[in-house]
Amino acid sequence: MYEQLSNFITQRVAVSDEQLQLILSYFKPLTCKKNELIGSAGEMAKRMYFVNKGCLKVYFIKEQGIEVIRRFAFENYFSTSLVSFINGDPLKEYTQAIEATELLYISRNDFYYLLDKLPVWEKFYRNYLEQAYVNNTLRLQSFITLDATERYKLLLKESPHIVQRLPNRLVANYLNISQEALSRLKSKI
Amino acid sequence: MYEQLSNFITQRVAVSDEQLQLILSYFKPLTCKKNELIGSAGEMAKRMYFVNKGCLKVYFIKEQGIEVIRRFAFENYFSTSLVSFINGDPLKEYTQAIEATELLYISRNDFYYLLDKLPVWEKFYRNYLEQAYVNNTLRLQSFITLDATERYKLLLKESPHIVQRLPNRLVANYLNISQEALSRLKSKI
DNA sequence: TTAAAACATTGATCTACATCAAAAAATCAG
DNA sequence: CTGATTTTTTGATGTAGATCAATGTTTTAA
Repeated sequence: MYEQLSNFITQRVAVSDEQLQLILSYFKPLTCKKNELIGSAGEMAKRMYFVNKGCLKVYFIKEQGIEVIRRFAFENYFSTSLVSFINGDPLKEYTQAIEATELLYISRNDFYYLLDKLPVWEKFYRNYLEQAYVNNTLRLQSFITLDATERYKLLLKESPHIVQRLPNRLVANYLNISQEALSRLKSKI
Repeated sequence: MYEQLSNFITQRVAVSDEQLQLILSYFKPLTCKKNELIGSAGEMAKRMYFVNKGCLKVYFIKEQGIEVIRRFAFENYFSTSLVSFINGDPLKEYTQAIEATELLYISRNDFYYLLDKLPVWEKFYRNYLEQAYVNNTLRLQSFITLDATERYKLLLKESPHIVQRLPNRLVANYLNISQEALSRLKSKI
């Protein structure tokens, strides 16, 4: 149950057994059905999730209720509505289980408590933030420099599991193109 | 000389006089002429800059040498090629002085040394990363949800100094639209 | 097992903004 | 100050990808 999470942490920071046990003690399991919404709109992000099994999508809502997917979180990913988690603002990014999903979560309070208590956790969070920043930056860059076909090819190369595992509809949304456009460009490759 | 930087730091983290002096001791002044390139291509980002006076632009290069501006850094901003600073990869984001500019810089080595030595500096960096992440996320969101006119209006509202202080050419680039399109949409507002 | 729902494809049309070209205005260097 | 460069504006044309509509296909649930 906690093995994947343990591995994830120990691969990133040098942590003693004692520290690791302390950290893990704050994580609680949570099982979600397919399409279940995780966390409620209007509130701030109160938890950070680790995906043991299954898949989440994090998205925000454009005008007229149109969903825009920001990222997916598969097995062995951490995920939260990070802007809200950082600022304590009400959620503008929603999280939904795409498949039946098994999570471990830590509350925002406990997370921040650990940051103050364990320098190694602060380091772990630093690493998380750095990666999140880099990913965001590359994604922004892909929108600015690449057309739809090039973005699709890049996704296929960098994250083939997204294309293989998820329906076209979600892939198109993530690439910020219409389903129709994705269908057409795939037939031309 | 170090007053603005002192204020910037003390506004963000609770730091003792002693700690502050230690931190400041690692920062060295640097003066740049208008249009001067800061740091050299091919190398990794070796410094983090603080702008005392003037203005920097951070940009990357698209195909055929076309510049794309990622952000500006005015007085009292920290700036570096953050992806390279994080990963130690060769620079893909370049920094150039838009005006005659006075900087203070800390080397990457000293920066990381301070991270390990001073928990308060780790906290300061956490805060910097969080803000960088939030800014990036909002910028990405603006490209996905807004058209050119709406992006311009948002910029005018959130960062009027960018529009007032910089030539149209740079503003258009930052908004990721052509100069012509910016000129046209301005005449329609 | 089958009707219903969700998803994918294909075609026709439309639009925001790019690009190219040239004139007009502003800024700069000698 | 003045010619030269840079920046901005205006016009004409082109295009990637959106949207709408219809049809075909797969998945789901009872």
